Amino acid sequence: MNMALEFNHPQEEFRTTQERVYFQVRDAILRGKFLPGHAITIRGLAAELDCSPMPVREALRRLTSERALELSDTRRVTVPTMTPEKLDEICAARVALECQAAEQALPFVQEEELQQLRALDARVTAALEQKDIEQYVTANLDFHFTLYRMGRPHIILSLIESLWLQTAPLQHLVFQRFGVQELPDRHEDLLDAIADRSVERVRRAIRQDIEEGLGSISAEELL
Amino acid sequence: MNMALEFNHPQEEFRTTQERVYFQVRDAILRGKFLPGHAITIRGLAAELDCSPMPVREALRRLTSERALELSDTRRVTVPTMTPEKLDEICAARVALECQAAEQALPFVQEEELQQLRALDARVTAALEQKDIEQYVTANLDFHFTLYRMGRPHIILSLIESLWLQTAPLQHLVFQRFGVQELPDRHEDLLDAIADRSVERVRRAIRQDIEEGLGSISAEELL
DNA sequence: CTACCAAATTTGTGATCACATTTTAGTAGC
DNA sequence: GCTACTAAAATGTGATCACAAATTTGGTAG
Repeated sequence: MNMALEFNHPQEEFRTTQERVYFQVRDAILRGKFLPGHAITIRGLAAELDCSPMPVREALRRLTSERALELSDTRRVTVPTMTPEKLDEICAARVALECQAAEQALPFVQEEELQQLRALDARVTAALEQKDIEQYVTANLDFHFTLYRMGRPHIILSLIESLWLQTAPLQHLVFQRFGVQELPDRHEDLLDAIADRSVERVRRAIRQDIEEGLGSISAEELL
Repeated sequence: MNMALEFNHPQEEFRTTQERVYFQVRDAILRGKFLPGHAITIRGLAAELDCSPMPVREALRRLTSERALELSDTRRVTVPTMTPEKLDEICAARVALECQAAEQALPFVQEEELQQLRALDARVTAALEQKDIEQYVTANLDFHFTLYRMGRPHIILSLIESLWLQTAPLQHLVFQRFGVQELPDRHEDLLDAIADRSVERVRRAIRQDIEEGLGSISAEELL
């Protein structure tokens, strides 16, 4: 687990240690460095991140409140395990919120933004062809959040981020076991719909992207 | 501010002090005991709640992460002020999520549940007639969350709770200044739609309830 | 009476400590 | 070889302390 918390945001500046720890652990979760069910200790993280337990406590509390981590009944912090019910709910919530975020972004997408999105989608497609899991996850995340951010959302975006965090551990587990080659790529549909400025088609494309993506996970395995 | 944190959950048991503080402050926000813009100090709360600053720090961090409180650029914790953009986003997110929650609850609503909802709505109507702000807020909250909880949601419910927390301070401010008599009551439509088992009408009623409720606020005043 | 500045106080952050509870190891018994 | 029990180590929670940064205060100059 030593390498798990290496930081990919080079030279990024944080106002407090707690903030640094928060983003470091968050990043590690998104990149699938933690397995579902794995227990995290405050002192262990503190030693790894070279700080006192105090900032770690607050960072973990924050991640727990976002449901990125879970508090066991013995007060131990763990990486949440997934259930079919939770996955269904996350799927429904993602559809509801990401459709809204995409719709909100639509008026801001000009030719320049559209090209930026096409470039990001090319990275996703390339990663899929090369079966590069790490690259796929990063590129897919960049693609979606770049689109959503164009509508300058604040509240909705943080809700969506919380939902992505919750599926990350399971998603990586499935990818590592079954690879990414069978994943559908609905981004083409989405880009066309955006170019057409069709709210209805955008919503449908997003819904399909999410439901097929999470559906393939729940079909493969649920522990 | 002394009386603000009196606790209405009698004898409720909490596993940790931090948890107690969290719910106490959360409750105070929902009941409108904090004004937008008001600054909160860790030591002040700790003294009021008779504990060390430590549990307060974690509780405030948690509430900040839920956007119920805000971190100023000087690291001070404040009650968030509302902007038209934020209100629009909250409104859109609430429509998206609460429609989903209501739809998810629909299959669970039998005759017994429907009567329970009617009883809760009667309390809302009574509070409106008596212009009892405190009662109205509590009853309205009970009505909505009782409905949503019938679908046994976990993730979606906590997202909705976060959104309600964010509008609570402004809502109370407006109520105290303008009263609650002019508020629309769309619960009748909603109850009829539920009884008819019409997903489409349920969604429409919820959307109207939210948009009219928050719309009346933004129309009245936004500081 | 107002604007400004420096001293004094207050505040948030991070570290360390104490303690009760939980987890882990090791051993004895079957 | 496996389970039940106990002792040791590790863990989360809450309290206290130190310190730098921010806020408030008090007094002075205009």
